[in-house]
Amino acid sequence: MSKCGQCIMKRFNALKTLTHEELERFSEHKTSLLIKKGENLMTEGNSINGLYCIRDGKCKLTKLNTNGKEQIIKFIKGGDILGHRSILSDEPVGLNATALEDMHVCFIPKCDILDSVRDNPQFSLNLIRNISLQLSQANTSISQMAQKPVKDRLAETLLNIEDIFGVDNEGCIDVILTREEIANTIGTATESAIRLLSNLKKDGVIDLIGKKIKIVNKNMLKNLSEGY
Amino acid sequence: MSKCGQCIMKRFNALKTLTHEELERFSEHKTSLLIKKGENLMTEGNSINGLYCIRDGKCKLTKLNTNGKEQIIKFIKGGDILGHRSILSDEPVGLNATALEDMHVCFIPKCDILDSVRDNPQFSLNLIRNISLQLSQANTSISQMAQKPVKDRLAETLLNIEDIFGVDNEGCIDVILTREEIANTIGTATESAIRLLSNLKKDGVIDLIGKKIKIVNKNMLKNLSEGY
DNA sequence: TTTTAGAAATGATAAATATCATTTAATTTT
DNA sequence: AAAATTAAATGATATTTATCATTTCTAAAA
Repeated sequence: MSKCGQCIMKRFNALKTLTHEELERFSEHKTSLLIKKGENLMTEGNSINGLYCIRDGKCKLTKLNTNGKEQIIKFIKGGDILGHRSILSDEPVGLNATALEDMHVCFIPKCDILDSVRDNPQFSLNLIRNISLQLSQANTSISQMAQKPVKDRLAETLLNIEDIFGVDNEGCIDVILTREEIANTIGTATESAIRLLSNLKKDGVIDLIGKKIKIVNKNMLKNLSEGY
Repeated sequence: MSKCGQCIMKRFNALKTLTHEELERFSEHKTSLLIKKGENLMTEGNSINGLYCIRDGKCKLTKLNTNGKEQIIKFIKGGDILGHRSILSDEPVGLNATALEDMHVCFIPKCDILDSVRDNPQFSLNLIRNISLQLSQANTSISQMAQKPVKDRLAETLLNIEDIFGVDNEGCIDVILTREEIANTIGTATESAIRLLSNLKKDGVIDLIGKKIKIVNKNMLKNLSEGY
């Protein structure tokens, strides 16, 4: 099994402040997992006893609403970590993590993480920063969900997922989402999302190529996301 | 000036795990403030160099949307703390804190807080838990804003503010909010909020007594908040 | 390749919500 | 107390969004 010290993912997340020794310990205790598309890495309400470090693949973090609908809260990709909130606060996981494509993931046991939290204040602060950043993004989300019309939220979401996943060699946003998943991200009916996507295409703002979406006019999309 | 060690507020927040010595240090360095109704304790985007501990009074945490509308994210009362996210993550404050009534607040300098974070892992963990809890509440909020109709969100909000602020001796929710503030909490137009409140009164679910709201039938309100 | 199932797209319509205008009530100022 | 200001309430209407029905497209299974 490959070593954490050599894993390039450690450059992208809160693990980057770990010492050589800590990474060695992680290497010895970690397990590697393959999560197939559609499978759950974490499930809302369940306990978790370690931290997941995403090597590659993409997943969605969702919450099941009281009305039975799925709300997508956030997207996750290689280099991100999952589960730290739960093990630090010693509470069950709050969201489902469902693979959007096959994922390679490392699992590091809780005790090793907590050891490092105790011994390495910089690591601890990095984790706090990560959670703080999530909180401030969540507050922005609340505000936008509450006050922006669906069209603006769709524009915002398209910019957001291009920002997270980047574009492929044809310039398309490099993630495949169903129309339903897009609708569940912006909080609207699937048909409404479909209609608005069609309108954006008709207006030359985006292009729909197979299952992929290409942002053609980013400026216009930015304006739309702010209500113009 | 009164001492932190004797302040009953320390029982209600993350400060409860501080040692006698730490509380002494806080006492010596803290300053007390009176924030008048309508004044800002913190302002979105500003830096902050300490932690606020609310002794009494109430405030709203808000965010100014790109369209200029105010979104209320959270309500704060005596016993709560503010500013810890910002000083831990070393980032500007993300929200405005505006007093809903006169407040008495203690301000503890950043360096004292960071000293305790380093020396007292339990204190540090308590702060993380506090931020984690806020994150999980924020995620719930996103889901509800995105997927619940305005009526359900109003019901939810009424239950929520009664839960936070309790009731006065007449059984009314013990906070005074304008209709606009209620609308800015649930994310709707002021007129819509007014209409729905009137409907709830007509249906005998709530009572409107002056500026105060009394929940008459909590069960029905709970059902409404879940879409029944 | 044909069949079948699921996803996407579109139209028609209903329901929810926002906006604008006006009135009434409550508060503050003079 | 009267006047002026602000908040609350209500009606009329426009706009947005959801729902249901149907069709078209796509991709998987037989």
